[in-house]
Amino acid sequence: MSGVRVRFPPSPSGDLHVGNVRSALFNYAFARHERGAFVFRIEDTDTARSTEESYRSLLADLRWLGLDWDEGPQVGGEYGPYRQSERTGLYADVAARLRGAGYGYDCYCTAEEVATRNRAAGRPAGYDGHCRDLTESERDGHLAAGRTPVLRFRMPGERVEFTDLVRGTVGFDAEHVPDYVLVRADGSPLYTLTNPVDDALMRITHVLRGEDLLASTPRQIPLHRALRDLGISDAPMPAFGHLPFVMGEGNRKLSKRETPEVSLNHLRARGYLPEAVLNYLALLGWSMGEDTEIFTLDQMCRAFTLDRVGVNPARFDPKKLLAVNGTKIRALSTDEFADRVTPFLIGAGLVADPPTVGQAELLRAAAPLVRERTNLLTDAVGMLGFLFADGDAFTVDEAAAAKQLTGAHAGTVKAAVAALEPLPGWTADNLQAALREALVDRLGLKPKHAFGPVRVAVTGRQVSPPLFESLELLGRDRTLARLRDALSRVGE
RNA sequence: GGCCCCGUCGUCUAGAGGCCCAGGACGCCGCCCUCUCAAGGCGGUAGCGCCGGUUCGAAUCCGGUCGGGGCUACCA
Repeated sequence: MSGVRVRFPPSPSGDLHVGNVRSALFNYAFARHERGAFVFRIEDTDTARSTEESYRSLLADLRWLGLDWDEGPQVGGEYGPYRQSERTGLYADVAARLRGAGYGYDCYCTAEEVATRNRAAGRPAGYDGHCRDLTESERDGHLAAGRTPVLRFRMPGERVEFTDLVRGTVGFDAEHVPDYVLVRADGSPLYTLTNPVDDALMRITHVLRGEDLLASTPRQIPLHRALRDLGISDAPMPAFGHLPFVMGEGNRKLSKRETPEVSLNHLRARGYLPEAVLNYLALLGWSMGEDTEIFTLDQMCRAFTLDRVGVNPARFDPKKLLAVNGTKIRALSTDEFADRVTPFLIGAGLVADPPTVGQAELLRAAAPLVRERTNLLTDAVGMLGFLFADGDAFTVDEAAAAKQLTGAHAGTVKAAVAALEPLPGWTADNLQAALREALVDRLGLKPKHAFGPVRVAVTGRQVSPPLFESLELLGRDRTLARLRDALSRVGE
């Protein structure tokens, strides 16, 4: 293992969206490429927003994606605990030392007071340093008034420059980075404190995160220095790299309302493959070069370097994700495909949990036929339903019947029954020959019109796997039974 | 408003001064295949935001401009 250490530090509020996943993926790929460590940390200092439920789904999501972490919840590590809510004592200690050394100071101002002063002075927003050097009597006055202070970081008053791993040199002048709050008035630590402290304590070497945090970097660098100065950390300053945004449609923020596909839960439920989600997301802000767009996680890790990370924001495109998903599904082996579809069939109540031996065999036999026409695993459920739904569970779609099973189709269905009843070998080839002969040659129907009614009668839908193979899989008895049922429907 | 980041087909991108009258992918359109739907094959549509400069030569370098985004919380 090299010395590279990166982290993915989500806060457990709401479910993971594609933007988070993309950040996790890049960190993961970088760690693997560098043979470093991928640290998973939970930033749940905002108790009002953090929930246990979303903490658990965070773990499940990362597991589902296959982004295994080297350190973090459930696996431990030498820098734990990895849940910030379990590190509060540590933050209190760091805060006290920062205050003691003058790197932090108590601030009694309310947001309104600061805003009022800035407005009066014609200054832009941001803290004005009012409490930086309070006299003892001023402090006593605030205390007497019942105010409790926040802990504010004392910025060093000099320009901060750093070399961003993806953007190059970025600099901020001191007057644009005001002193900021580290600890709330109630004593609880803020992200502004816990994030840099943990990066230092966990010896993170590369901070790869969203572009929205670019502006907070000049605040974190002096804090890192203070931590080192006080001997709280002896870790080198991490390198920072800011990944381009993943935007929603119309260049607006990602919105689950507008585009449900941005939610990982939704993607999983709809039948997207984790490897497809990852592959697609890799394309947002990174490219393998040449013209390769489809690759495995492993291939990505081998090829992943920061110099190929782009700088401009990317729009999330559900259509392309779907196309990648289809490509990945078609690349699955028959058995893998069957395995992936099974949970959806169980969920739909079409097969037992676990499937019976017969169901499993039928599924495997049908898999190659269905896999070819599936872009979403949930599509497959619709196409496979007729094979597993027996008796009353099998229904004919009314809209399909209205088009293909009316009185006008009586002759077609009747001829089909007559042709299939005496058929000796129930194979796709024989079935095709018999139906063509009876419907196309004898009745003079166009193939399209000849087979449509049969398809609807037997599969219940207008869209199905290839007809003759479907009939073979369904078997003689069930096929004929359904055709006879259709007979009564068309009025025979 | 201030500060910061960004600007190649509708979208994601390749492109690191001549290999580019810009390549790939998704989408879209057409054709082929065809029992439905897909898949597949073939073809097509469409882009270097704009203006200056540097250079023999710029998508590539520089400046400006316009446009988009982020930050400006006792959220993360």
